[in-house]
Amino acid sequence: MSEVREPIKKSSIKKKEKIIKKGFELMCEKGYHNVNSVDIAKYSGVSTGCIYQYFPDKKAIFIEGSKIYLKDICFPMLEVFEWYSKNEMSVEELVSYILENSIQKQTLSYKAHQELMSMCYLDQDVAQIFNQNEIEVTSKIVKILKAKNCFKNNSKESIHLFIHIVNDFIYEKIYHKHSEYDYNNMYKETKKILVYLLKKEAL
Amino acid sequence: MSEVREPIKKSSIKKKEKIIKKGFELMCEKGYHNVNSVDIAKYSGVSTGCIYQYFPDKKAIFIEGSKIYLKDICFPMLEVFEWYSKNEMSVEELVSYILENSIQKQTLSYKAHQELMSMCYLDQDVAQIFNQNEIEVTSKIVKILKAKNCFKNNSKESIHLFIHIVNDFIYEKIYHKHSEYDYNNMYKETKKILVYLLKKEAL
Amino acid sequence: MSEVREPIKKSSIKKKEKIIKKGFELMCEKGYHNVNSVDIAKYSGVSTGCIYQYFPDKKAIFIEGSKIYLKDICFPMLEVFEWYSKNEMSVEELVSYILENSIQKQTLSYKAHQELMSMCYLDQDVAQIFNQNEIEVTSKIVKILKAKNCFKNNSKESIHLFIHIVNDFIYEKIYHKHSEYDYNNMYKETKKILVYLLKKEAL
Amino acid sequence: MSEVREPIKKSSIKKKEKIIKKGFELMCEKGYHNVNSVDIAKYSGVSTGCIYQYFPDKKAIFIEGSKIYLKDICFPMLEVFEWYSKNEMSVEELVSYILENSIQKQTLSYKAHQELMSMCYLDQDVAQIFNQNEIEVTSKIVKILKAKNCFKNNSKESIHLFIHIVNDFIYEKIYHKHSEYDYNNMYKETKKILVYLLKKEAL
DNA sequence: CATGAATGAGAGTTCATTCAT
DNA sequence: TATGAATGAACTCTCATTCAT
Repeated sequence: MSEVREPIKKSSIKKKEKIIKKGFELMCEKGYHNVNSVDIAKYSGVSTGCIYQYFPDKKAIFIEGSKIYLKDICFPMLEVFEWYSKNEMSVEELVSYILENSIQKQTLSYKAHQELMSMCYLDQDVAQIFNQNEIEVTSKIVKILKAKNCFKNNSKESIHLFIHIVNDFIYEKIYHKHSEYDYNNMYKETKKILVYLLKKEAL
Repeated sequence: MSEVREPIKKSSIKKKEKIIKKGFELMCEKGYHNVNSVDIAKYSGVSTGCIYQYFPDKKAIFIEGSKIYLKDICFPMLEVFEWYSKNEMSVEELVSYILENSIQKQTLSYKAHQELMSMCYLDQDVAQIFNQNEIEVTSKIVKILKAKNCFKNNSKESIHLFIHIVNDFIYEKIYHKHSEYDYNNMYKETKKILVYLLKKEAL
Repeated sequence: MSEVREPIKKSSIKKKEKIIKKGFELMCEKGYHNVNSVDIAKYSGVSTGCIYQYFPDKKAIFIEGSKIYLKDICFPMLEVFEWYSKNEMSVEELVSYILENSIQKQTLSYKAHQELMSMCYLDQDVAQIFNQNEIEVTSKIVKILKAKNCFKNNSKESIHLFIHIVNDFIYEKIYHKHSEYDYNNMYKETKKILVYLLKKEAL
Repeated sequence: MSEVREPIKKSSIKKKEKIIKKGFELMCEKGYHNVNSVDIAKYSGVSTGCIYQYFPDKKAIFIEGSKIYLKDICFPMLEVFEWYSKNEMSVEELVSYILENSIQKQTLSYKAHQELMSMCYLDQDVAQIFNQNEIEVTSKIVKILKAKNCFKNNSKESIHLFIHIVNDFIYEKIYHKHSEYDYNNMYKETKKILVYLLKKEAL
């Protein structure tokens, strides 16, 4: 395996970033397994050789892409929590904001989301990033809630549940996986549980 | 593409079934992309050519396998609901049984589960089967609960949430994805929400 | 192909020499085909571009290296002959010295020797250098022996045989190619023939 | 690495043999490093995939080729020894026959010989075959001479020297490596030494 | 019906050389 | 002069599928 260089010059840094951005985009769009290194190079406007100067292999591009976009993409709820910590706001409002904001901020295409999730199951390294990211987001939320000093019973485990229920709802809603469901009802039910998970009070 | 025959003779039917069983097993174990058709043929005890008499392509074997094993594998909770419908049992007991039974009945290896989930995101046809299966299971559960005539507010959407929360807990627990979590606590929290989802009563 | 410059400045001459020394060393150690120009540049402490200012291609570095090191490396026997020409010494002693000195002076690693020999067969230019070198060494030895004026029948052809038999013994002995052989016996036999080749007297 | 099959059917055996024959021929002609698997496939009249059914990699073809042709090519002297063992013949005649027969039987082109020798230095596996072959030929010759019961002092080591001196002469002569040499004289000198090595009598 | 040898396009990756800075 | 990032053709090897036997 040839040496991987870390770009120093401004133009090189931009080049590396372009490969990540464009490469990740293409892999998400067409599917990781349906895109080859020549495609990525062409789409990124660089040569195939250039790719292997900054990345040890094709997967590394996908992983870098996942890392960068994971925060923006998968857990936009964190910023709502942060905003919540600094403002007066009921838990009900918080939950509504999270659900609505998450849906709005969802920039990944259906294919991109599917590809990301697939890789997450297929590849240990990608899975690791997802798990790590969840741990970080969970910890931060717990900390925010603790600082706010109103709900004493928050636990990592509740927040884990919270995050998964939010994500499940979002992807159901956005990608409309089951046409049989009444999404208004699902919204109502989901919200109740989410509120409970934060307040730990009778629903 | 050559014509695919539907087996009529008993021996042929058995052959097709063997290919599905063994092929699916191997693909789950080694990974769909790491198993080739020659491997499947060998492992199934047939010739490579034989495979293409019963299946249009490699993916079809995986799909057939998914269909057959999905019920046994992913939603063993259905049988608990069925048992519940015929016996005296509290909702708390029901939920406990579901969680414990699901964990016990989980026969898929970690690799197999990952592979199945990955394909579900990767491939429209596999996704379709998953979604279809969920709809069916959901409907059956709703019907069972309605028949039992105790909880009026059950909805497909609640059951969807129910199923997803159960699965999430099981896979977290079995495959121990996040070492930071306290699974006893997670169990407690999960159970409360599941009970609520069925009873729709204050937690 | 870009123009190759001949260095004039002292520092440039040193740079060229460094590339030959270090590049040849590296190619011998790792193998000509397993070393790339970036490796050579790094190992020599110059830039890749710099290499192509002094050498038309990668092979040229190997050839220059071969030329410089061939005398020191492959035929240390010449200096023994020269020493012999100026001192009282029997032919038996001469041959013993040659064999022992050659083994001692053998500085090339096994890999380096293999690489050098391989290139000699692989590449006309390298072969040419080897052949040229042999001719020169042979001529010098013949001249020395003629000057000594004791053995009238020495011929280039005898000396060719002499050199090849010496080399064969040395490489057999040093790199121990055939574990089945008794090297003491081989030494005895080899020595007898070498003595004959110089004296042309009954063994 | 995919499984390598051993051909059973007659046509398949022929196919494998054709790949060895044609592939080895091509690699010798154009050079091992200048021929790729697609070239070999085309030249052998098979598909690239077919090659990898019978050989684990490109090198294996070269090795098989070397094995098969080594006896015919490098040591035709063995058959002269065998013939000698069954007939009345002087040692001088034997040596003459060996030298002349070896030159006649030399079917490898210059390039092929160079390529073979190069690989022998470049690759451990090829070297192993050469060494093994020499051991076998040496042992057989020693056995033949012992059976003939006339020369008591023959040793593996003498025969090793014998073989190398023969080969050196042949390749000097055939490929005319050094235009400065008088090959008649070289023939005379070589013959004397070879005769001595067998008879161990005063030259 | 069954076989399994054959196919060949396509995969990821390397590296000698160039040339803008 | 010196640099080292960029090039892109070429490499070995794989595998879903076909089809002559």
